[in-house]
Amino acid sequence: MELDERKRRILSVIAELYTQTGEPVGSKVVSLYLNSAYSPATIRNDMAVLFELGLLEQPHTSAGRVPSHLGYRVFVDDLMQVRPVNGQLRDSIEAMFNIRDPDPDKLLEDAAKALSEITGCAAFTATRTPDSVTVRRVEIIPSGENTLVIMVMTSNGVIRSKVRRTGFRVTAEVVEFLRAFCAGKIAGLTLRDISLRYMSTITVELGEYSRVFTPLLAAVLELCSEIYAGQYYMEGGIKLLQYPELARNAGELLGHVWERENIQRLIDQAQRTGTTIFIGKENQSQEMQNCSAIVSKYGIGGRGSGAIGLIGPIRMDYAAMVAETEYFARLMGELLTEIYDG
Amino acid sequence: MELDERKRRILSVIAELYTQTGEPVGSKVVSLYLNSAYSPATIRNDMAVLFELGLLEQPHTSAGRVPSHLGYRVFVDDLMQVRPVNGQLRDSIEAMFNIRDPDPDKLLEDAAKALSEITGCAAFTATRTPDSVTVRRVEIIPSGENTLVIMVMTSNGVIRSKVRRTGFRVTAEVVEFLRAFCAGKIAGLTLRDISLRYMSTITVELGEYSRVFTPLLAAVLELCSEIYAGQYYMEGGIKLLQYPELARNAGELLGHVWERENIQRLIDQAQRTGTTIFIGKENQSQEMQNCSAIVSKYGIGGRGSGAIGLIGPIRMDYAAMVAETEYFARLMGELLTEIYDG
DNA sequence: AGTGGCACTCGATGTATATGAGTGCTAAAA
DNA sequence: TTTTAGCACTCATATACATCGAGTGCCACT
Repeated sequence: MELDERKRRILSVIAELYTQTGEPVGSKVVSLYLNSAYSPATIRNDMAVLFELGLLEQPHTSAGRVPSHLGYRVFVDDLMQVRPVNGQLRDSIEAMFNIRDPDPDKLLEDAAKALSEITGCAAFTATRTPDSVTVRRVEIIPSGENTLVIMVMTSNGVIRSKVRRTGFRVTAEVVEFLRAFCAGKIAGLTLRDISLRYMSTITVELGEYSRVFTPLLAAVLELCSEIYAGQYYMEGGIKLLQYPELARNAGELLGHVWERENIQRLIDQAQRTGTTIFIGKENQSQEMQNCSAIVSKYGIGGRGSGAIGLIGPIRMDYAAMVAETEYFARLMGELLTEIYDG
Repeated sequence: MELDERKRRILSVIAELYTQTGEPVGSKVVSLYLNSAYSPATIRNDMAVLFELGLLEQPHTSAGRVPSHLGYRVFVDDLMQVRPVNGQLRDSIEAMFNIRDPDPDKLLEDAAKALSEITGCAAFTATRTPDSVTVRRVEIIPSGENTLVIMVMTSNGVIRSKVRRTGFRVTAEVVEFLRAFCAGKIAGLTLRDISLRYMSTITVELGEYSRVFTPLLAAVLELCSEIYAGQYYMEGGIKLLQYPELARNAGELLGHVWERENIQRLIDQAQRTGTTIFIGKENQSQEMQNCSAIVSKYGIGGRGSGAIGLIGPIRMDYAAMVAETEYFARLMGELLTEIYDG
């Protein structure tokens, strides 16, 4: 970009002021903000150029200027400097979830809540299980006259269980049979392989027992599907209502944002690693044209990957938001790696 | 209430028309709606009386009349006739969740979603575990080098499990020790008794082992707390945004509605059995003054109780909503009883 | 008791005017 | 060549005022 230093500063100032106030920024304010190093007229000339370049927009003739999504893009890529997360913020994050001894079941949910709380935006966390992950073992554990615990352990160290009541009396033989059946037909397969279709085909082989065992195999399928899908949380969606520019179409926006698949698509569009920012119209989805999204990806010790991110108004404090999102991403990567490996 | 038949009909008509259109209702429309059986002037006189009684309100002098929350109360108690759920609706409910073979883990969530979908309101479901429920058994099941499944079974037939990694190698002795410890210190107690405080005191008795076992006992506590708290789902909160009269304070309302404790308070205020309706200002909470809530309670085969309900605009079709909520309540009672007893 | 008639109220709508923030452009200054 | 002062111009916003009409309240009449 062939912008001279002064135009760069002007664009910066407009982006920052507009982010703070939400009001279009006029040449006079910019001049004052630069300690009147240049007169409003000079600023105006530069603003006209920035406008020609499509970096600024004007809501109407007699109003100040506002950064276009392209202007924010330039600001984010070239002009802003990410502000590292300060100690005070670090403390309040630690207060929100216990970093030393995190509860693995709640970690992702708590992280989404905390990020949302800190940024004032909607925040999400998601983990993705690689296609290469296989079922290491299926445990069938009797736990009563007619109840079983079904447990699936995968090659990446994730374990999940479900309790199911059975229609029959649980005997050692039945348990052994089921165990062997799962060991033969399910263990070793990738989670991807274990589809409703596959389960149907192996159920057939059970012959006369298929009817009573079907609910149990369904539970196995559910467990595998849940692990394969990974975890997902979206928190603080209501926070978006406080931004007038989003409150207009709040219903559509929230409806869109609540659906995991929509956010998953967003995550998939982000770069493989690091942080990706989607500004306004850069978003594919119609509903998010007036939003920006920040997505940070992290690895979980080579055993999978996670993403954390937020959705807020285009007019957001990118310098702070990016730093906070990345801080969380690093934290989550470390904590999850420790949980799965340690 | 000393209303004559005509005034009763007029109030009914105003309630119905206002519910449909959202516009204040004038004497002329009411007259036409009653096939001009009475002239607008007559209607006006009656409306003036209803206004004096506080059953009608007028937004401003030159506008029609609107039922006050007291007016809706009279309408709901004395005038409306609940419309039974018709077959078509029944079919679409069955399409939403499989009534014949419901998934116990998802039943409450699905019911809330379905009720929300059908009514266009926010819908919630909750179950309450009676204080008398005790822990029948705590199972500790080894499932790997250093993983355990912890399972709690209660006297009302609820079973829940959690997987926990341990900091030590799982041996038969350790498992036996933990089993005995739980059998002695936890089994037989009511869920209410098993508090963080109680767990702390018994942890002390573990002496040198307390450090390694604490996370496991914490898991037991979590399981008991979760069972004691019962299940809770709130679905379709966004639907409230479509009602202009609610969209004003949407942020506050949604924030309030999403907190289980707020809705639990609402449920606790409802009658022990049957359906309770809270209209507008009848709601205790400030945030819900512009809402109405319908709460239906049902028993779960004597083993507990559940509630299902919805939150929507004051201007709602009570006759239909009450019928639908009660239909769901009956259905849930039957299904849950079957799941726990069958 | 019920109705027609009529004055009255008050929000909604429309028009005209003033205000002022901010721009674009030109000519002068640096 | 760059910067600035000056000034005409634009257009959203605010205010004032007139008009309109839906709907009421009340009185006199049937």
